[in-house]
Amino acid sequence: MKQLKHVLLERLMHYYHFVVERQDAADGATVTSTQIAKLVHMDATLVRKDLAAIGVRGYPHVGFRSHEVVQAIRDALGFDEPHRAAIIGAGRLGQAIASYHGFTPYGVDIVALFDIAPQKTGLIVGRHEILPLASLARVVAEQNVSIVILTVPASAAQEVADRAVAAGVRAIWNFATTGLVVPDGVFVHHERISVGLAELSYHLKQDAS
Amino acid sequence: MKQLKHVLLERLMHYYHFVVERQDAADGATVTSTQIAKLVHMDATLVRKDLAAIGVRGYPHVGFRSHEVVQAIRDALGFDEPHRAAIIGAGRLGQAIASYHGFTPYGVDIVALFDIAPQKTGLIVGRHEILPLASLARVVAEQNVSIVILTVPASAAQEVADRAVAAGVRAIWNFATTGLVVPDGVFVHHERISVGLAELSYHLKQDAS
DNA sequence: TAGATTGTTAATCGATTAACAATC
DNA sequence: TAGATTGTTAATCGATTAACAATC
Repeated sequence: MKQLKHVLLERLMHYYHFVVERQDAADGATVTSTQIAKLVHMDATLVRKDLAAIGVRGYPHVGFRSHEVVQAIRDALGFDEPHRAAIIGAGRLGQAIASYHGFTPYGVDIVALFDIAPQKTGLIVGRHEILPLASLARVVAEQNVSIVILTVPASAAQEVADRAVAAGVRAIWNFATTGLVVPDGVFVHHERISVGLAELSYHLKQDAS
Repeated sequence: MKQLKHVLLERLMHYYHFVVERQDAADGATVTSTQIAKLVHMDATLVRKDLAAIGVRGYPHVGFRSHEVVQAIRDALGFDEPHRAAIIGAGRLGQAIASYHGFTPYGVDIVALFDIAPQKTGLIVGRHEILPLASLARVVAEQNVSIVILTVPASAAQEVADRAVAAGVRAIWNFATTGLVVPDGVFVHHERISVGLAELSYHLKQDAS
């Protein structure tokens, strides 16, 4: 399958949530492209194109089988191939994420939480004990960690990312407010929280005028 | 000015961070469209088009004055028109946001933190005391709150959003994992954290194959 | 069956890129 | 000045939408 675009991934996730939510228990439950389109405020043709792109076939006069849509999206996005993740930075955000149980349905399992501050070592957060950053390489190797969730201050982000990459991590979820430079083959998803703020600010401004 | 598109806002924020970071103290500091483009991995023409769209003029042979770029983006996005925000839901995520000081440069000031649980009332989080949800309408009115940051469980999100809208809030930053229905004129930005997860998962899958 | 819905081709639309004159 | 850079027009590219035959 050819590389899926960022915007397509975004739309697929949107469809996914909608279909999962309304999926009746019955295996035969169906959903039409029009129903999906209405919720997502798009054209039904685009929904059909997107679903065709990941190999879901619909049934004329009926629509799409909900469980087929759900499974095709899970396959396309790799949710059924489990990955282990470690959080680096046990500040409030790191702790919030460590305590959050919502990643499991997407195949991501948080197995460790690190912080550089010695006084935090050993503290328990949710199901995790805070580990010293010095043990990062060992834990990544032992537990086969492929994702690092970076919740450290911007000033430390690049250095910590370098260590994670050296340890063999292949993807970084970057919550720090700074860009990262990483070698080819390592994927970075930069969570730009300020973009959300910008949207709010902009729309309030529009309202006013 | 015509309505700016979501993707343009996103690109503008990207430029903004880059220019702010490299902005030398000198007021005369300049930056070329090529320099911005290289960082953002785009075509320089698009950068020029985007900047032209918000009214920044460059100087041939020189580039763009950094402070003009920064100010034009701030103006376009409304960062210099301050807004007051309240957080609803003093769980870990709500507390993490309440303790975060990074919103001020974008004109957003967090003035209150609410939770429905009586046993949380009165606790101090950062600079904020947790208030009972019953006082929402009063505080929104008194403090002129225009933004609500929603960090409650999905099951409570719609009901809380309704109360916020009734109280006169005009924008909602939704961190709950469920869609919201709101009247026209109220803007919702849904922070879909799982999209980030999906991207990571998808790219790890690509790597593997 | 008739009507509803898909899948696909063609048409449209908009966004990005290329080309290049204008400028300093 | 010569070379670098912008701003803008035209060309390209890709994504979305419209149209409609095929299907159940």
